[in-house]
Amino acid sequence: REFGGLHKFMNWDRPILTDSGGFQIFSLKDLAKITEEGATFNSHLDGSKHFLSPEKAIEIQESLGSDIMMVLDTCIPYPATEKDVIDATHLTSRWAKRCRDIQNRDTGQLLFGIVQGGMYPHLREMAVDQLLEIGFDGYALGGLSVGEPQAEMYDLTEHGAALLPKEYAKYVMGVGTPQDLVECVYRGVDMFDCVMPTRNARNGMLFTSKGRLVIKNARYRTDPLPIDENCDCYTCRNFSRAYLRHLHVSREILSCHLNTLHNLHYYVKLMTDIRQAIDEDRFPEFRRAFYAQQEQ
RNA sequence: GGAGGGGUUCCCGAGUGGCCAAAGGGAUCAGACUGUAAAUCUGACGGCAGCGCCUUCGGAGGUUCGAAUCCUCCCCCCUCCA
Repeated sequence: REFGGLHKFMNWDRPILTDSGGFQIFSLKDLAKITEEGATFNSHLDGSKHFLSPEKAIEIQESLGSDIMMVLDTCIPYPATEKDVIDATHLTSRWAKRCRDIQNRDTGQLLFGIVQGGMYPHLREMAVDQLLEIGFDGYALGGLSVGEPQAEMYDLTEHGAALLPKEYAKYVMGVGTPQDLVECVYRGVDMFDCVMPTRNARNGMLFTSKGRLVIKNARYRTDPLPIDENCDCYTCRNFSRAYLRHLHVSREILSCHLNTLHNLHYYVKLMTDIRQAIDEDRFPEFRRAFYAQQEQ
């Protein structure tokens, strides 16, 4: 807040979505302990103890001034027993209520609820009912792509999206690959967030209109072509695969930047194209063409 | 000329009689990455088609059931003294 919020701090005037920390509790599993009150965990950085409650998660996100805040939830591991899923899902709903109750509606920030329920459709339905009862500005499907088979994730996404009122934004958290985006949009999803374009860029895995390209592979050592001949991003307009491979192999930080730029451009373009295809009422064709383009 | 140290698989570098195809690192090659503990992690890495065999630790001999490891001679490199 003392910086004037995230937008001013990073000079970004477009929408910002902040997560609650629920996923950190999940990924820090051994370092975290969950109680009714909230989650206690040790920092992986310096070992210091921290406590995160639903109220605190909202307070932090309000001070950051994001446009969309997420409720604090408990992301359920895969696989999980039905009893564990029931307990965790109820807890998420109770936490969601606390988040909604303490939220200062005057900030104009939106708050999204998160549907858990593990891999059990009937528990997902229960979670949706509980969240709709509280009432949020948008709804997310959480606890997906945590190790379950792809088909299961698609089924649960389709199932979950169908349960949510169509006037609300539907957001699948943590997804996904380009194919996942196409498939989830096909099943009714509006929003995504994922580390994949940025992390994979840093690790040398680039997305192209024809599929994946691992820039460190020896075959690109002298390749004068851009990453993707159909891409008009800064990286593709200016640099060859050979040079980008050199940067990656040489561990030049510029490699991370150029690759990230490209992958983000790819993702943004993919979603832009998807929106356009939907607007023009030809998304099924777009989806078929997407698969036809993939080389491997 | 004298004294000492050293040459190991692509590179650096452990190993000083059997458990050694030989630690570890690098390089190389390949793979993974899904609400970011991740510029990270995993695997392969002498040859051949298998727990097997073949070739390898500067070179050539030798000792031994068995040597990268011990002995002899030779070649090369480094440091110090003159």
